[in-house]
Amino acid sequence: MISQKAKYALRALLALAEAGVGQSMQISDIADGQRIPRKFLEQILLDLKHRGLLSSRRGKNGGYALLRAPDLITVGEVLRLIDGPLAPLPCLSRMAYRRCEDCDGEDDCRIRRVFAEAHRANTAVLDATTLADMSGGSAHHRILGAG
Amino acid sequence: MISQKAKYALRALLALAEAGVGQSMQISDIADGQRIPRKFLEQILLDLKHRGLLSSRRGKNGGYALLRAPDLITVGEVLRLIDGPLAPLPCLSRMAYRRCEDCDGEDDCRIRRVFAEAHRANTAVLDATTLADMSGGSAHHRILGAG
DNA sequence: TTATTTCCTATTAAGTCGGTAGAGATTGTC
DNA sequence: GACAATCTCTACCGACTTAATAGGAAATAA
Repeated sequence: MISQKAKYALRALLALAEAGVGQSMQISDIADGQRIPRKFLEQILLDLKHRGLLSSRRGKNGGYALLRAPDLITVGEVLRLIDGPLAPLPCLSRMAYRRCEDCDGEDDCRIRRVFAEAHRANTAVLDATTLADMSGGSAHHRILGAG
Repeated sequence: MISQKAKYALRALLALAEAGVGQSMQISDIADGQRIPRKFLEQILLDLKHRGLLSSRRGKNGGYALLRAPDLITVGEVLRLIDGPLAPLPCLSRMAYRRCEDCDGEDDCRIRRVFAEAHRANTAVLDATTLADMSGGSAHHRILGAG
């Protein structure tokens, strides 16, 4: 299961994407519109800003805006920012690789193989689907053919 | 990430699969051979027994054995037994379906769509790969073509 | 009767999840 | 300059999960 936080992040980013790339929205507007707890959303947006996805302005007429076009932000990227690695095993993660401790016996890599393939299939979808794709209505894609 | 418990379960089941369908192994043998904490493995095997995957005998010469042939036990099944639903969203789960609370706004299903496709790709692999496939060396499959 | 082995329940320490609280910093307006 | 609006930051909270550990009860074989 993806976290509630990641769902909120995607909903908020979709709202910002539909507002337009330069256009800013305030936390409260997004929170109200998407029915997301306001203070919780504050943390999420701040995080997304620190990670380079959003810009912000303080004070009156402040708000957040996308720094990149919606077709350049993938679901996979957002998920990794918020929830951490997508990989089912540390030894398959590109963002948090760790050698498998358990696997020095020969059976270790039998487990790795199946999860490597599942992971590849999973991220092929998530990394190919952008905010623009989600908004647009078709399930995806930048890269893949028809679903 | 899949849980440590699920990794232990898969390793234990692979050990039992290689012992043979009728053949039993004792907790200690599996624990030693796979370097799994013994008392933890007890819980896991007991759980797998209660869920119908294993049979057991107590007392001297006791042990656990597979109730089904290794080519009839999929990775997906084991994962669901140990870790619970594989679905990224409750509204996509076959074993723990719940309507999405957040999704009554129209954007709700934009999120669902992309995760539905990722989930399908993921489980296509996990539900097609059996213990026998894992043992055998090829990544999979009963159903799919070549990897 | 005794040793062996599975069965079952409770407990624990550490971490995660989802959220709340409140004060501080910055900006626009009067 | 005062003031209100808004983002920024840190701390905190209760409930839950994870990965074990502990210890005794029940069953079986010799």
